[in-house]
Amino acid sequence: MKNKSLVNMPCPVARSLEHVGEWWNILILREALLGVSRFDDFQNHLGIATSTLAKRLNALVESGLLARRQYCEKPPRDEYVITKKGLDFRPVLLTLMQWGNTYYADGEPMIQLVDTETNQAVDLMLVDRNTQVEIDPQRHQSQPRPAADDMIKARFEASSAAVAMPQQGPVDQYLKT
Amino acid sequence: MKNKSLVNMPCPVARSLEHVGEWWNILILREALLGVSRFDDFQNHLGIATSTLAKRLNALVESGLLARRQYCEKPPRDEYVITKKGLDFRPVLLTLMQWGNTYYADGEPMIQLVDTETNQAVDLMLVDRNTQVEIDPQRHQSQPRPAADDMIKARFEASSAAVAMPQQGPVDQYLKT
DNA sequence: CAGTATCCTGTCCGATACTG
DNA sequence: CAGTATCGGACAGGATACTG
Repeated sequence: MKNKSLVNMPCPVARSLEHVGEWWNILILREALLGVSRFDDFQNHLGIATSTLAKRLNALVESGLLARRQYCEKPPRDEYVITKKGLDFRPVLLTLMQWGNTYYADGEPMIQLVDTETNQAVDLMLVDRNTQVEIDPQRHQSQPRPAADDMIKARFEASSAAVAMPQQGPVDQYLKT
Repeated sequence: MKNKSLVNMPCPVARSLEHVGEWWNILILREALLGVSRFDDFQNHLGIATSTLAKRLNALVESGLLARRQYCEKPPRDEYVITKKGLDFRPVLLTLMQWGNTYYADGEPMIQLVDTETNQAVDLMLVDRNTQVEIDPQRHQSQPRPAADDMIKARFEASSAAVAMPQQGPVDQYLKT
C-alpha cells in the first residue's frame, strides 16, 4: 500500500497492517518466533534478497516487533530477537497457520502446532477469557466503543448493527476445495 | 509480492498469504464479516478506488473467501457474501484486531469485540481445544509432521528444535510504546 | 448502482556488486 | 558474516472517464 490514508483509519486492523502488512514482515516474524535471529539464517530460510531483508528487518525493529542486539564485538555483529510486542503477535500467526492448514495443505499438514507435554497436535480455539465461551460470530460482535468518533458510530448504525452476520448465512457453494 | 517462489513454500502461513496477503483483501474481508456485501458500501467504507475494489473482489471470489450472488435480475446486480472459508478467517482478523488494540489504540480502543449476552468487552484467549490449556510459546511449539519433506525436517533439526524460543527470552527495551 | 477501461505513479522486491 | 548501494522490472493501486 502506498497511500497514507489508512493511518487515519481508526481501525486496529488497518493500523496493525501498517506495521506487519507486507508479506515478508509476516514471514520474517514467523522465523523469528521459531528462534531464528541471524541475518544469514533469515536469508537462507526465506530466500529473500539481502537488500530486501535488511529493509524489512529495519522496519520491524522500527516497529518494535524485533530488537537488534549485538552479540559479538570484535567484528560488530547484530542479531534480531523477538520483543514482547512481537511475541504477542504469535496468536495471529498461529490462527493464520491453522487456517492455512485447513484450506491449503494438500492432504496432511506439514507443519503443525504440537503440545510438547502430550505430543498431540494442537487444535486451536478462540475463547473469551472472561466467560471461557468459544468465540461465535452470532454472540461476539464488533462494536464501537465510547471512544469511537461519530463517523464510526454512524457506520455501525447504518450498516452492520442489524446485520452483523449476512442475513442468509454464508454461502457454501465455493467450498468444494 | 510478485514472484511465485512462495507458492512452493510448504508453509501454511506463506500459502495463506498467497490469498489474503494484500492489504485490501484483509480490509475487505473485515467489512464482509461485518455484513457489508454491496460494491458501493465497500467502496464508501474503505475509500478504495473502484477499479482496485473490483480487482480485489474478484480475487477474493476466486480464492473462495467471498461468493458472488445475484440479488436483482432486472438490472443484474451482484453482491458479495462471505463463505465458510471466509468465515473461518475471522479468528485471524480478531486476533489481529486485539493485537492492534493493544499496541495501536491511542488510549481507549474504538472498536472492540463484545459479548452481546453480557455486554462485556471480550478478552480473546487462544487455547488448545483438546486440553483447554492456553497456548504458551514454551509448551506449544511448531513441529514438522510426518508429511513434511526432508527440507523442512532439516530446518527444524538445525535451527529451531532446540531453540523454539530465543534463549534469553524476548527483549523488552523497545516496549515503551 | 455496479462495475470496466485506460493511464500513470509509487514502491516492493530481486539481481548484482561491493564493504568491514 | 552482515550488511549497503544501485539498478530495473513488475504490479498494486489511485484518478478519471465511461457503460448498462
